[in-house]
Amino acid sequence: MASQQDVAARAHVSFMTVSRVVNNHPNVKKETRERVLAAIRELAYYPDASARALNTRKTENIGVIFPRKEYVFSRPFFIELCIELEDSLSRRGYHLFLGSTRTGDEYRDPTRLVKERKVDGLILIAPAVSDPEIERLAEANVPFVIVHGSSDAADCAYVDTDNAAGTAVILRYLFELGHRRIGFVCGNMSEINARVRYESYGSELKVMGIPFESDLVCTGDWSIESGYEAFRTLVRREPRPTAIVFSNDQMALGAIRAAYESKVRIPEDISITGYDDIKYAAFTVPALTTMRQPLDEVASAAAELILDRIAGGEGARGVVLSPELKVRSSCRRIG
Amino acid sequence: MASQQDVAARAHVSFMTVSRVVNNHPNVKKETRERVLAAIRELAYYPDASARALNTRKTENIGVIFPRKEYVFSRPFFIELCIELEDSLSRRGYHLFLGSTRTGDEYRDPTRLVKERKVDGLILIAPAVSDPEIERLAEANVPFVIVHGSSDAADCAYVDTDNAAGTAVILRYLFELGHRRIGFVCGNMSEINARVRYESYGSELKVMGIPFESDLVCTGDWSIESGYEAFRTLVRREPRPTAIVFSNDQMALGAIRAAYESKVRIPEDISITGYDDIKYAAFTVPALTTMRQPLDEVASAAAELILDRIAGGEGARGVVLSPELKVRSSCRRIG
DNA sequence: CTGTTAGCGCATTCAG
DNA sequence: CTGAATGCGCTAACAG
Repeated sequence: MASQQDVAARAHVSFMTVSRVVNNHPNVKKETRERVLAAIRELAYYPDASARALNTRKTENIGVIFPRKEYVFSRPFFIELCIELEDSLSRRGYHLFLGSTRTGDEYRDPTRLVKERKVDGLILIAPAVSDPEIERLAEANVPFVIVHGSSDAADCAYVDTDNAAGTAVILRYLFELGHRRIGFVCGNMSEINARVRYESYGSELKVMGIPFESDLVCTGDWSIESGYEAFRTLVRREPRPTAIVFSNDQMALGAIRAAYESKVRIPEDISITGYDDIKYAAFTVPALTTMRQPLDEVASAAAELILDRIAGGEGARGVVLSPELKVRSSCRRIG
Repeated sequence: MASQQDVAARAHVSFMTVSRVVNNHPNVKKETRERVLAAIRELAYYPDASARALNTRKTENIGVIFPRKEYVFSRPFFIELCIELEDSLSRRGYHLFLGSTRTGDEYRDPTRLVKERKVDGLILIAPAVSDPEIERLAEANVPFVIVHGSSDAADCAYVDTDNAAGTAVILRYLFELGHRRIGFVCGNMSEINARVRYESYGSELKVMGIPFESDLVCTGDWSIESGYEAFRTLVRREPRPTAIVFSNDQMALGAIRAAYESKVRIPEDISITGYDDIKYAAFTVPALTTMRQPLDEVASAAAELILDRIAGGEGARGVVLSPELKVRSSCRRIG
């Protein structure tokens, strides 16, 4: 493995000049630069990231932190987001660390990742609202941004879509289709998004003049299984709801299965909606009406925010993007 | 940010002793150790990963390389695998770098990740058979292991499940159900797994005494869309196949949608099978009969292999695990 | 435009 | 059991 010294010797310059060439400093004579470049190529020289990081105190790595592992399986949406993040960040020369939290496991402590200088900053995906981790990060002055969530500890950078508006759009869509008895299935209520969607359900009901009935609400955990169970519960209510709003697509997927088993037809007997517009939503039978979240925009906004934070910037605190209703075939007009 | 020096001063020892404590060296008097530990806690000292890596030439990072980005969306299976890998490796104190390849992009060159010493080794997920990258890695003497695939350049470490056997099991299952006219949908043929499954289809047909008909074979690319198209093509063949074997679950998902649209019933009119047993396979309508791949075992085998390779070991070259048939409701007995 | 002198924070010798 | 010297490969600040 060649070092700057080796390159310097071969090019008959000091290693400082090599460093300048590598870092694209302007002050290098053109022909010297070319001589160095040639030596670099001949020796297959690659700068050592650790040595550089030791000096600059920048690793050019970003940590992406997921909720706990089991959770990830229920939420392909977040994985898709993660891939987009990798794409955005890699374009700017950054690499991604993947981490999921495992409570009580020191090795998974995200703060540690920063303190040990393995990463320059953190992107937290859908953390729990009251996650103590977040406050610790803020106190430790660690650059971080939250994607799909926010914290009680007020002022942290975040990127999200407008969940309240999105949920309201769905409800109004159902309302216009003639639905007046609308069930709701929450996600994991430790997450802000789950809460916001639920609250929006309540307030939009009020706007539409529909009384709230706690019997029409179930709490899931975003998983297919929980959607399956929730559907079975809600479909037995008397009188039966004419529509059910699921807080994400996965749960709606479970509902489709449950409906089939109990010989309830969607949308003939009951309408359902999802949220997220995962890749598969367009292929279910019936195809799922859902809210599309602009993954790529969320990712590139998050990328910009974290980079700004790392650079010490105090730019935008939060970015809120708009979801978009995708009407497919899981709802029908009634009454 | 406290350094070893600061800790040393506070504990009234040399920084060398601090280093020993941090690295759990045996030769430290118990009470000295405790004094140092106390100082570490009081100063919130964390060892600097870059500095350590510079010395030891070990980063304790592993790079996980995906096929190109768009691809990942079609294959949730690999994501699930990635999560398991993170789990396995993090238990051993390693962190994961996430990378997907983007051809021609220097910043995404996996080799570079190693040469710059950002990672100690690489795990390649389902690379193309003739990926020139692999040969370069081998030549550069980079520790790496391939998961779900292998290379023409013979001797590299790999972990996979027995795809030939798995496919044979499916075919035989269908045969015993009475099927004699069985279609096949390939995955992306640049991958070894796609090829092996296809070849196994051919040879198993022969074993069962069924003539091969190229009309009954379609080539997809693992995606839902390609499965959708393949189904539409195969279902029009005369006489129509009584069963279609899909090389992965995603494509079978597309088929379910296509069947619905063309009013062909599964399994009454035609039987289908998938491969992988993704989380969702149990919830489709009808639930999908498929081959389960033991993700967690694959992941921990890969973790062990790469760690062995990094340590300079020459242990097992390859690990082949057994898939398992999951019979659900997408096939029926005929004839 | 180029080279020299310092250290980044730590671990690896080798002495005591 | 502990400490002192040395260098990992690189960049920053200053000279020339």
